[in-house]
Amino acid sequence: MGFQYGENPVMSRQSGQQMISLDGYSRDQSDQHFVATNSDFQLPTPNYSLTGPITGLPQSPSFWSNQAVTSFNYGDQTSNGYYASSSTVTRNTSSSNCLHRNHVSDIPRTWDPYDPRIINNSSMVMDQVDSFYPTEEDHSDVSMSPAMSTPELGDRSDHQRYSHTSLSQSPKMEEESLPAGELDGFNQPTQFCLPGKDDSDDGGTMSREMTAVEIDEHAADEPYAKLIHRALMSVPNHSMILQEIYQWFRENTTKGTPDNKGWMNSIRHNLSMNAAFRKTERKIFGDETKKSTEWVLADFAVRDGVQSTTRYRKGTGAKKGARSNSHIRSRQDSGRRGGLSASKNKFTRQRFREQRTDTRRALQSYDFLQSQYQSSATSNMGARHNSPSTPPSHEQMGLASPYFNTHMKLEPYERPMDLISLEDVQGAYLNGEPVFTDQQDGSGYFDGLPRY
DNA sequence: CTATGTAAACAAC
DNA sequence: GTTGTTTACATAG
Repeated sequence: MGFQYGENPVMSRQSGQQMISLDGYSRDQSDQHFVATNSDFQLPTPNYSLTGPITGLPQSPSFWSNQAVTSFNYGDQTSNGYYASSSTVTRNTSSSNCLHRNHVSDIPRTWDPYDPRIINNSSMVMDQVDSFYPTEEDHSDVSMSPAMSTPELGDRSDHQRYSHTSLSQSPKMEEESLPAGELDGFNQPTQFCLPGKDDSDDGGTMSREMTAVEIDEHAADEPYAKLIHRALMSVPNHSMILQEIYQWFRENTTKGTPDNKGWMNSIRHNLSMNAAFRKTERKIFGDETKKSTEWVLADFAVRDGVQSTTRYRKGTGAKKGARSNSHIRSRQDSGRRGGLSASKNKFTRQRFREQRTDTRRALQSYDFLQSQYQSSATSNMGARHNSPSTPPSHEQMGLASPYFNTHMKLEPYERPMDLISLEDVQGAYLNGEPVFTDQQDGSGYFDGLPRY
């Protein structure tokens, strides 16, 4: 693995190979840059490129290729209306209008060393276009929704600085000429044909069916889960700390008003409840004493979008009109359970980190998820959705949340090609317990904690 | 009924 | 005070 923190920038170049990037324009691979830096690193101008070799998934580029396909589409709707989409501010932005950043010292983003996209060996390249920092003109151009020009916010948040980063599919993909959307069996979106760029290859003739304003208005009204997904998709590693998510909402949605704090509560609620959002704790490079908690999109969410947070709620909740005098008491109970669970999860994570090098990779295996799906489906009691993209619950992912609906209808995933086989992780034990099991009594879970 | 938003309790920091 | 987890409840469709 050639990618390390703190390395000096190295150009990755294989001449003559065209790539497809998030902005939809092919470019020579010599343009492909990948920013990874410690806090003191000074990028040269004008090319502050820092490149891997960035590694990705060894066999299937579906993850990345979907990036390329979906990045400008808000039409990637799943059966229940969720999108696999990307930033609201990256499109229609000419790189010529953008300032070059001379340094990235304030880039807090970290790259999960356990992310299979990184630890696996392949020719994936992350693309850093040279339009890293939009100018005011450019900014005004893309700030079309009222919420995006919230006056109290004079500063740009990180997502805007990153808004011109993109991911590229590998040259290998190109050679294989695989339509990205057909790789994993998921339907690809109907493209909204966002505005073309005048200096693009098609001469700016790309058609459009929906104005950016319309999309922004539409997007600003989306449910929290979608918006959070959109926020996380707008940054290269799909990772934000909570405050960044707040800031994104302030700037990109109508929900982030200063009047009340309820929307923050809702964001936290969705982050906790939806398996598309995973919490990671990482040390800040250069200062091992500091830790940042970041929310990162699960792989399936990057690829397929988010599902309704409702789907992760327990099915046995109070029914409408079931209010009683005891609801305050029960709420206190729920709060206690919430707190205890938070505590347990913290403990679990601490244990987990100690031995996660292999097992974490295995956790992200869809084979693992699929096996859990199938076994869980045997006890499935509820009739829910038939979406092929039903995400795993935390419980199915081996995490410790007791919250997630155990009655979800579960369908096996279409097995992507890029994932570790179950055979690869059989025999894995954690603290003397098998990591992978069909048992439903919790004995096979990482935490060994009881399920509710 | 589901999807969604919201309030709130609580624990941990 | 912030963050994260969880339940309860209201409302729209």
